[in-house]
Amino acid sequence: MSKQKPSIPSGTRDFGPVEVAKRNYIINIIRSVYELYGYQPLETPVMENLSTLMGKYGAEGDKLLFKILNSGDWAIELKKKINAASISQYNDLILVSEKGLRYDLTVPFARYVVMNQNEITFPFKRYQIQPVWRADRPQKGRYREFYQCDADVIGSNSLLNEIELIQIISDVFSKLNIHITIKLNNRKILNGIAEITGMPDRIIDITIAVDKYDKIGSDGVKEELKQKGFNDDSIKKIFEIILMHNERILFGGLAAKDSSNINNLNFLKSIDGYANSNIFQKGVEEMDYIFERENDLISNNVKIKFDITLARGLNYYTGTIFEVVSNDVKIGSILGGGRYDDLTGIFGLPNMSGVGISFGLDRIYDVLTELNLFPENAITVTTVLIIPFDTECENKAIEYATQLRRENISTEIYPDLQVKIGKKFKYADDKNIPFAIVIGSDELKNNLVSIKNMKSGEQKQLTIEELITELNNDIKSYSDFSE
RNA sequence: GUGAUUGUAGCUCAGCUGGUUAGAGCAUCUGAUUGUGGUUCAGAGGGUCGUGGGUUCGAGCCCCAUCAUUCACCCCA
Repeated sequence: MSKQKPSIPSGTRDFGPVEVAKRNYIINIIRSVYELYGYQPLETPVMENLSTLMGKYGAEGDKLLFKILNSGDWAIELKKKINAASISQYNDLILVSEKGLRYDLTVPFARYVVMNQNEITFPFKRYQIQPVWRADRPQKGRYREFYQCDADVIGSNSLLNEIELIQIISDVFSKLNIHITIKLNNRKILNGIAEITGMPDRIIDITIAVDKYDKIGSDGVKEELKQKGFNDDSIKKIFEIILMHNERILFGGLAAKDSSNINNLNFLKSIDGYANSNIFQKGVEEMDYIFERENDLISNNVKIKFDITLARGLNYYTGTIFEVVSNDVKIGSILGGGRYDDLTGIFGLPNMSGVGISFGLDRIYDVLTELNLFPENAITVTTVLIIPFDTECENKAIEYATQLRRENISTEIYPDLQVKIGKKFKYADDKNIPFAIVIGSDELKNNLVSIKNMKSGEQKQLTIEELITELNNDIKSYSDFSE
């Protein structure tokens, strides 16, 4: 038997003690802000019925679902079908798999709402911080298992929810010290554009192409639309609106006042056909509501920008759409979200409007790492390691450890007496434990402990009471220093 | 699904046009130091060179296949 080299599936990661501590630092900030705004926690199973997941994320999304093989001997049924020559990848998938790993947290949330509609008091504000899975090819900033940190409110049409979500975004990234831009758009505006250019049913193709504006530029977008079968005339119409508008955003900085979000919205109102499209007007009105309040929403590390080329892939969005990018690190979006008017309709609960956002934990982690923004005290470690010399000292060590822990000083005892003293200190060193306490026969006799500061190497003898006082002071200065 | 890239020690990587016994740094272990780590010094262990074929007197190096990795596209957090 050959030794096998252990590995994990590509796109997945182990998180060591330090990484978990750092991830918890981010999660705790997000969770505390969510709770501050009255959102309540929810958790759902990692797997859902495929019938719940399929068809919710577009054709591409279905391909990216991780599917779970059925138990039992599905091969027999499959063989029958194959012999009957009636097998179809889509209709007979259920023979092989009827469960899948969740692809996001929004669809399971919608499923939960429908199943529990009689118990839930609306509007229902929930947050959910759990991993999701996508069978994508991994690459930079893209994993096959990653965490989303969602907050959604469902059962309310009010744009106040959008306002609060923007405040949440602003609060979280302020606490994390990341400089960001919140990009906002509204699907109704995009729908309006499709409508007044005479292609209301091609909205998805238009949005996907337009969404790439930042990446491939106007020529790229034109090329893509052409490949999707749009004629030159329609493309010209789309660009009259999108490009003219967008260039005001991109290049309109000459007169700062002119390129403000409000002014860009006003520009849309002047477009030919605006008066004829209700949905267009509705979209612009909604954006107006938000941008009239933008000054109250954001702190100084946050920019907010109306971006008509923002579309976002998920088809269920119908109103406001959000995306956040880091101003300092190129890693794609670190938050996404939007409003969906009918997410629960497909599960039999119509007319339930909701709006939500999702922080991308893993990418935020990468941004904080790249910018070196994790505070040192985000990583909790043992404060004291007690090193006893023999069985008698060990008993004393247990007693002292109990006292220290009662003082909320994180303490551990090195467990193996026979191990050489040098290795024990090395253990403290490797674990970054700032203080080591030695208890030998001398210390025991005089009722003292020897304490060593691992950073300075300084060592002295104290009573346990003196030690506690000293440690309480030292820990304070130690953590002050690290901030 | 498409296009590239890279697979050599636990990790990061050298390894010349194909030539004898495949190297370094870091990490690990032992000792100098049996009540003192982080520094220093001396030493040790650790490899069927991703896998399977082929070419050759001879392959880590060349060819084919295969698997895995990373990056980009599609799409997306």
